[in-house]
Amino acid sequence: MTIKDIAKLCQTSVATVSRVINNDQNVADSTRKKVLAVIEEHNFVPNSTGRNLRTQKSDKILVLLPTMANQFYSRILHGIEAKAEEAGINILVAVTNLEKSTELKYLDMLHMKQVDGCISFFNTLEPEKITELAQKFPFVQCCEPTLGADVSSVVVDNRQAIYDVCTDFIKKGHKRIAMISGDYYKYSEQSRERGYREALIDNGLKFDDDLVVKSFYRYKDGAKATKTLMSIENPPTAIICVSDALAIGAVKELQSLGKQVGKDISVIGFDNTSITSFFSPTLSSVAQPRFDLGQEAFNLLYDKLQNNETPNKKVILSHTIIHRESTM
Amino acid sequence: MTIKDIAKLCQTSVATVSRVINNDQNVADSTRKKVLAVIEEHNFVPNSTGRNLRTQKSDKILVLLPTMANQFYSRILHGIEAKAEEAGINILVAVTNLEKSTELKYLDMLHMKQVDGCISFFNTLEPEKITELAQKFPFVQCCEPTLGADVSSVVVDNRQAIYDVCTDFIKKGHKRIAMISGDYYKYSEQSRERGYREALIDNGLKFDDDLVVKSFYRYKDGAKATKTLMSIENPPTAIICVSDALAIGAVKELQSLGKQVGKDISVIGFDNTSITSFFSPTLSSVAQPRFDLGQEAFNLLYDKLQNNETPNKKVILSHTIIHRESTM
DNA sequence: AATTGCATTGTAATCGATTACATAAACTAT
DNA sequence: ATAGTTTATGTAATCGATTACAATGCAATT
Repeated sequence: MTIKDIAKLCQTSVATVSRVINNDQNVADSTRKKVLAVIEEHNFVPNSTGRNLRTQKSDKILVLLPTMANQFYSRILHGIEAKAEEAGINILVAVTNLEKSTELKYLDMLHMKQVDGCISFFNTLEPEKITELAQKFPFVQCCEPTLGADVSSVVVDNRQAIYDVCTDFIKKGHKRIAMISGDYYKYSEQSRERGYREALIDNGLKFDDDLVVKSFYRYKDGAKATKTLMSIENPPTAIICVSDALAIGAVKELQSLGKQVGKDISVIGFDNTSITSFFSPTLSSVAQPRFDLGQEAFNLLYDKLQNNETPNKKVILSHTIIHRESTM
Repeated sequence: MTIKDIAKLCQTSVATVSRVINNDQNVADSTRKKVLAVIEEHNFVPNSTGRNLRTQKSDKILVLLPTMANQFYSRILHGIEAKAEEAGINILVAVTNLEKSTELKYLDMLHMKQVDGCISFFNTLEPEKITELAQKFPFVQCCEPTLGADVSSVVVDNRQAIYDVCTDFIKKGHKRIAMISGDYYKYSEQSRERGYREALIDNGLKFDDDLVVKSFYRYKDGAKATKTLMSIENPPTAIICVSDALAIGAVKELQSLGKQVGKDISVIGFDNTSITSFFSPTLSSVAQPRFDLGQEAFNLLYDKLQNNETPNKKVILSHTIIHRESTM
């Protein structure tokens, strides 16, 4: 069932049918009614491959995620969805699993005009490549911008967040503060580590290599990292984790070492995923305004969709530090 | 940059370029080399909108999820990805948020030939509509088949799983066993409730309406449902939850009521998501073979992609009941 | 009655690929 | 040398839409 068939059934031309579909005003009311009736009757949906080819757009955007195994993205996606809905734009999600080849495969959808733009949550591509991509296509990075790339992005001030967390720990009397970071998300990890280090130094403490562990992002990785941290000569009394999952792993390990988290030792996570209030002890965390991040990312992208010459913007949204039992 | 431009640069016809791209053997080696060189030099990627229009296929499939806020789907997706990769098929994910209009919007991608098939994890559509859809397009339901629809699907035996869980509780001496179920996922909820009810009856216990609460699927919903359950005259000594999130909410609520979970009262979840071993107490759960579910779903779909006349299959994979501290 | 203007509608080109068919060139067999 | 094959390439139709432009019919104006 194509537009041709509909035209035949209506005894009119494809042009007229197309006009009706696209709500062109130059169609007689009587004709419009007839055509709409036939379309309705046959449940006709115009083939968007044909349409895309002709119009060179798809009314779709790609959301590129590093993984689905993280609650974190779900709420951001809602933010994107909310705005995209208003704009009549559909969202397709693809998962890279942190693999460059997969990333490239899906980014090709931009070249192929299968999507009109992309909001990406992680890229392995070099800064120059990202700059180039963003020049050619509407492209926005969310949460994890590529350092040195000229591209629109929206983030929270990761450095400041951890700087504040760490300073707060120091104020509370902690002298040995550890950090469980990662080795995958360059931007966020580096800025958080920098915040950590600067807070130490600004408050007259020494930065100790042994207190920073690089880890993957699962619960068990947090546990393992904590085991390492607690086995050193002068173990930490506070642990800053770059994700809630790591923090949960950390708490679990500490508990099995007989520590009382929140009393003997403090632990804080990042992202404030919903588990934080249901875990025991409840978990302190740095909250990102996830819904807003999504909305803002879409806004940035939408500007580019209207006109890709729109200058790039770097938007920073504010975070909140939420203290719960694990840092009492 | 289109195939035409490449042809011009090579001083050959578009047909020849197309042949090279599609690895047709009827091309002289010298020509092939020349064309490949130009393609390489210009980083040419054939526009797949044009290609799709002509070939009427996309080498893409749609994975339709009800939500991203559930770890559960992530591992299944890996199973799908593993097989799809082998087959050279790309995966696009769309999230319905349980909304029918959104579901329909994305299913239209099948009509529009933007994807060649779909693996769906949730449908609100009526059985007849699903049957019709599955007749027209390669379509597979995973975990949550539509009751009464003629369609390929892969699931675990939800009824049996809960039947076993419940029977086990009874054997351990529990007389008041509650269930926190939901009101969204018809198939799984109904079969699990049936398993629960049948186990009670087969073991000479009475089914008590007050012991079944319908709930949404977040942590806090589990807590709320538990509050209700514990406030009735003769409260339960065991709670079966249809998801791990509900179980976590339940445990949290029980703890705040001063109960020792695993001792005073038993709680079991469903899906065996990774948090189960990191929660305190560790959570018992019914494990589904998630990776295999994904792989099998893809296999079923792939058969249909080859030939959509392939008869529908209903595949049942086996579950495992994992006991941890919460049921000790 | 002729001219003009406007509202509708149709014709055909176009988007970027694939592919059936035609054709030309080169090679083989007699 | 000739007819028949094989190989390589090109021409043009096609997929399903949109849209510039042309054409038509009708009413209003002169």
